[in-house]
Amino acid sequence: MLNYSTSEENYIKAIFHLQRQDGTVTTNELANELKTKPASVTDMMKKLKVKKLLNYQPYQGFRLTNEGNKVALGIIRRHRLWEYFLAEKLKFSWDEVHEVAEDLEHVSNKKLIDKLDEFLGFPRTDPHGDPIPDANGRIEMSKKICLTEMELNTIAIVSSVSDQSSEILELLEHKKIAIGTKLEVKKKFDFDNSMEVKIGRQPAFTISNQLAENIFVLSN
Amino acid sequence: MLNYSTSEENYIKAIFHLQRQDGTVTTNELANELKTKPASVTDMMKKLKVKKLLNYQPYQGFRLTNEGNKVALGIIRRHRLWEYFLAEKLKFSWDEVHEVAEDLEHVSNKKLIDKLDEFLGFPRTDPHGDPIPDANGRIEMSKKICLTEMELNTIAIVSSVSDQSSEILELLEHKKIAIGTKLEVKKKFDFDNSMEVKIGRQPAFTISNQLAENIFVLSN
DNA sequence: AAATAATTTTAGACAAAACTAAAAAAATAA
DNA sequence: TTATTTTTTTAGTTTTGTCTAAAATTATTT
Ligand SMILES: [Mn+2]
Ligand SMILES: [Mn+2]
Ligand SMILES: [Mn+2]
Ligand SMILES: [Mn+2]
Repeated sequence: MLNYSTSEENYIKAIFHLQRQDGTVTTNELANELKTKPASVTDMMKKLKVKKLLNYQPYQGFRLTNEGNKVALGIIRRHRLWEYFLAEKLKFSWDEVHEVAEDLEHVSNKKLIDKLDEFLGFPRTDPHGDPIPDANGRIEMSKKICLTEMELNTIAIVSSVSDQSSEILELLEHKKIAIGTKLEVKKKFDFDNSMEVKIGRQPAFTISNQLAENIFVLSN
Repeated sequence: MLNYSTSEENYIKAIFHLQRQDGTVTTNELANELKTKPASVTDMMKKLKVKKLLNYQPYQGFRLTNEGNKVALGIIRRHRLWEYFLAEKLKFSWDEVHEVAEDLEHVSNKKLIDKLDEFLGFPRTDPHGDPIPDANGRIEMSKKICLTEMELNTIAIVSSVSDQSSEILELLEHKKIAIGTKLEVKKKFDFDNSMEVKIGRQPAFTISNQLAENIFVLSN
């Protein structure tokens, strides 16, 4: 596996995440995600195409090639292992780990990452509940759904949270919701799309639609 | 404290180490140390002078300012803490840690480093025996001397090793010499400058001049 | 279908960090 | 004290990654 610059890696990772949602990624989307300008994106897309990491025809949007996806999974593996390390070993809080991991992920020494993985006990998910690819780039693609799509009176486990701000963390901590919490949706209100949920035998409480949209669960 | 590029940091750290030995550092010396060209060094010296990290007049050599020294100690703190982490927690061997720390040292997040320090139990020295600056940039400047300068029949503790190759590591392991080992020089031979040393009550054994020159001890 | 708007690409410029080759200054030898 | 050698700096390029402004293409309205 070749080595890529910090800038190239940031583009590759962003494309990987965006194409999960959209299939093919557009110039403006990516520029917006990376807080850069469309012209810069086009420049980089040409470079990544030459390196065979990207399928790209002018004006047609882009997708990573198989090789590009492999590279992306390597970066995501590093990012999430460092996030786990920061939260678990250095006692960083949930909303602080992403920013630091954004830098650490670019130190790409295979032995370092594999030994870190071992030291951490081969964790399966990062502090936000997202799965960590293994040393071969394999990742558990669990069919997680948004809390808003859950059927009434079924129990599901909170698996991840898409917003990673300190504001959502404050709210989740107050409501005692964390990765792994078992939730049951008791009611949905059409007026504001709020819902009432229960944790175990405790009394039901209300969750706003904004919050529910950022909570993802594993239904079985 | 401002932020500096990876390249700037590598120059700052190299100047710091070279001026420890020489007082003032020359263009060729630094180019040689960083495996770059003299012209590149001159360019960077101008930049560091503008940033007030360096005292530099054309053709006169250079020294770090107080501010420059502070920045250097920050980089060295990061480098040595990561080296300790790699050796102690990830079980890297002695000769592998430097290369990896060379990259990790440039992730400069104060909170990350201070929490890492705490997680590691505030280690005093890195795996090569070199002192780790504290959060305020203070460093223990122990008056260590080279093994070749030790008086006969006095005992001293091995405090650091200047060469960090796997070859010297192999030899030191074979001779059971490590950081902290108590050594007593019994004889010196003028012919080849080799010496006979003892560890505790074990029989004396021979050390070549090349090896002795790379071993530093703390004499009391 | 033509006009208008939005998106994307190109062209040209710039800053950082490196290099080579030539000029300038300092150190050393004759 | 000249002449020669060594060291250092300057001048001019190159590569990477960014930007603005203008042109080209595609999408949306009227
Ligand atoms: Mn990043
Ligand atoms: Mn995460
Ligand atoms: Mn470095
Ligand atoms: Mn060291």
